[in-house]
Amino acid sequence: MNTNRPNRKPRRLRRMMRNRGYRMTSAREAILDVLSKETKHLSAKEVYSKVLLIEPGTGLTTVYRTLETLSEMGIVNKIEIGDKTSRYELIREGHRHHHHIICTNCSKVIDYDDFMEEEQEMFCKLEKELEKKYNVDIKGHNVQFFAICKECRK
Amino acid sequence: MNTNRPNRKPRRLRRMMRNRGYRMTSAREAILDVLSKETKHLSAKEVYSKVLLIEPGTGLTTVYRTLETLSEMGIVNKIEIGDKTSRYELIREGHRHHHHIICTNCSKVIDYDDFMEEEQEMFCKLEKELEKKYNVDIKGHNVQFFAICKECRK
DNA sequence: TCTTTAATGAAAACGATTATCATTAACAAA
DNA sequence: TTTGTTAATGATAATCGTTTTCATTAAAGA
Repeated sequence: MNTNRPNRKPRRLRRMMRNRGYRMTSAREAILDVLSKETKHLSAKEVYSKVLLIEPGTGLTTVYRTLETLSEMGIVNKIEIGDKTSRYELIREGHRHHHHIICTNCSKVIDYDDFMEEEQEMFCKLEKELEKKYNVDIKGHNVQFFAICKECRK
Repeated sequence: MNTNRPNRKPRRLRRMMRNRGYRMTSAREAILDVLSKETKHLSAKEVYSKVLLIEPGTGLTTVYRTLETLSEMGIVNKIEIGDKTSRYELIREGHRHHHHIICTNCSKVIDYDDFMEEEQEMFCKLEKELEKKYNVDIKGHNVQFFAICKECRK
């Protein structure tokens, strides 16, 4: 284990939910715990099966609903990698803007935030030009690289 | 109508299929006709309903299968815009590498191939660096801008 | 024309997600 | 602490895009 606070509960997140008028339930607590211990991007089903270990009896429906809520709250990042299954990752403190490398073999997602300055600069310029040329209002972008990951290359 | 050959059948595509050992059926002909007359990115259902006007009795299954085949053959481009519904566009002669602007309101997709030189240069460099750093084998990338389109802004 | 088998279409199956709805449990107020 | 309100839950069914199954049909080479 690499972290110095392995079992620390995500108090900040609970506070955040309460402050915005959401109730803190055991299901939500379990979901936040799962997400805060996880570094990978999980599908709803994957979150669900990990949640069951903490809080048996939790429904898959609740997991979907909670992930959606967390996503709307900006606590969780919901991504699509092209296999019709959404993945979710917790947005952590100090979370930097990043893009994704997706393994087309095992569906693993690697976050990277290297070289973002240059990328951002280019996208910023590009967005302005595209907005002008196509008369659109650009709200965001999505960049993903499709690759074979280290493990799958073996 | 803007083109000088409005009703020209896509002979080139048919030839391509035959040469690769595929049979030319009336369903496939209709699907190719629909795609070659269309400039938008269509969902399977949209292709299907247009195909029915040309070749009634065609099954939705066949449309899915054919689009998949065409996609594998490199005749059609299959894209995901995040709504869990695949869209398909014909890859035309002189078809340039391009990226997409997606209207988050009406799901319309705009192709753009402006500024691709600069983009490509950056991605090329970036891919090399990411491959080295993350020990992956990058096969391709996906860039999409989320926006509100001209019509939806009104 | 005949024969082979790829391609088809109807129907069922599938997998992710969402809607329905009666029940439960947060939590603010007393 | 108890209580009342209602947000949240979970079982179930529904939905939607897509795929599988399988008996039938029709390309196209012989």
